[in-house]
Amino acid sequence: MFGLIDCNNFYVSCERIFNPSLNGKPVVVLSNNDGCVISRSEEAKSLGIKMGEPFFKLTSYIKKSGLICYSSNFPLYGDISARVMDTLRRETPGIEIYSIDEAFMDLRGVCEKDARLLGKSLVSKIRKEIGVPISIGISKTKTLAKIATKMSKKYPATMGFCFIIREEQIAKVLSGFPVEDIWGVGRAYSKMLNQSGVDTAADFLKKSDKWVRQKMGVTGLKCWRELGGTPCISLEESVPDKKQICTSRSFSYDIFDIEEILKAIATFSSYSAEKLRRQNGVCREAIVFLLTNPFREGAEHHNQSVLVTFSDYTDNTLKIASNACYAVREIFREGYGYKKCGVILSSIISKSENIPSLFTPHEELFRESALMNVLDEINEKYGKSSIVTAAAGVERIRANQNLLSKRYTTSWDDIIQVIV
DNA sequence: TCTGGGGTCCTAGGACCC
DNA sequence: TCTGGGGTCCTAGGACCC
Repeated sequence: MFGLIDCNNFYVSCERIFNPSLNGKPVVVLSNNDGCVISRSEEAKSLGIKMGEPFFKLTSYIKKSGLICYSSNFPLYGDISARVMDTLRRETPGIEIYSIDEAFMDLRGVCEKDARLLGKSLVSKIRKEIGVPISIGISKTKTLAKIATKMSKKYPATMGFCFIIREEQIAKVLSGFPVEDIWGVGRAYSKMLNQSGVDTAADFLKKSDKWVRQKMGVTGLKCWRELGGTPCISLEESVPDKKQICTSRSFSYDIFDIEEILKAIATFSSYSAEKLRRQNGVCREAIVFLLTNPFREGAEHHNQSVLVTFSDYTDNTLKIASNACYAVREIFREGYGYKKCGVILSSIISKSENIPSLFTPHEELFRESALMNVLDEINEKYGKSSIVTAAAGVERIRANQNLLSKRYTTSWDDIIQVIV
């Protein structure tokens, strides 16, 4: 058996922990730059607000229905997530952290009765101790556990916990479960499936394995088998190292000045390099990209990326940033208003696998790595971006974050305010 | 005026090898 | 005029996830 724990309306729930007056009210959390909706309370969902709805379309809800909007406060959400995951780790045989608000549970060798008890107790424990409402689903495979979780959200009578294990139970649930809601079936496949007369998970299961393989490849086949009760997607308890590391942002306004782009790219290079060092990796390639605003009609667009290859594998912020900035000069075009840019590190291997080039002086490598250690230590101790490259500049890139909640868990000033 | 950020896996096709 | 068979590796693009 596998379990799935999913925090309900996670970002909104985090905001509510420290501001209970938000309970019972329509609340949404917005993406970076207050661009669009990325989390909604139940009340906001009932108003008809969609996931991904742009902020500027919400004004009537704010006026008429008292909708409350928050800028995203990721340090807060990350902190609450860590608390939830710690509790799960303590209380369960094993978990795989799947995303900031979801974790799979390893229930191999656990009997039905114990699984039931565990599910129920976790829902109340996390609610009580951390203040986050969660939903749990347990079934024979990860894909079925996902479906069970959705059922527990759909039916309040389940009290946040849904256990589907017997054949006839599973069959009944699948016959009413829309194919587009299956984990692994996205927009493209649901369109294709609908056109082939497949509307529910049960319809999908009626198709032959050959048909599924041919139309949806091996990933589709795995999904199909999982629905049939055969586990194909295993539980991964340790987090695999990233094969690509990306840092990118949209700007709150169009940027025409290359100097501003260079600052952003230098900053994103540093963030990416920090993430790389955190997993003890080194990379050989970086992709730098620039995009104009795709929503701006009439204007000419320019979207380009460029691949930079380093002479040696590296984790050095300064090398990565200077190469990335050099690349920007290659692709930047005067007269275009850029809306977004980013740096992706790829060809990543672990530092221990790396054999430095014969021609790189050992001493230089040693000094480089000592420098990076100091950089990371200072930023760890005094806060992100306490020390930056000169190329990144001292002013932060302007982002719209006008509706930010306090940093209740990470800033002393804000914590003291709450206490007062 | 205003539309997120960060990833993964699979496949087809081209380049290249003997 | 005629031009094999069996591989590997890499890349771009498409699909998906939260």
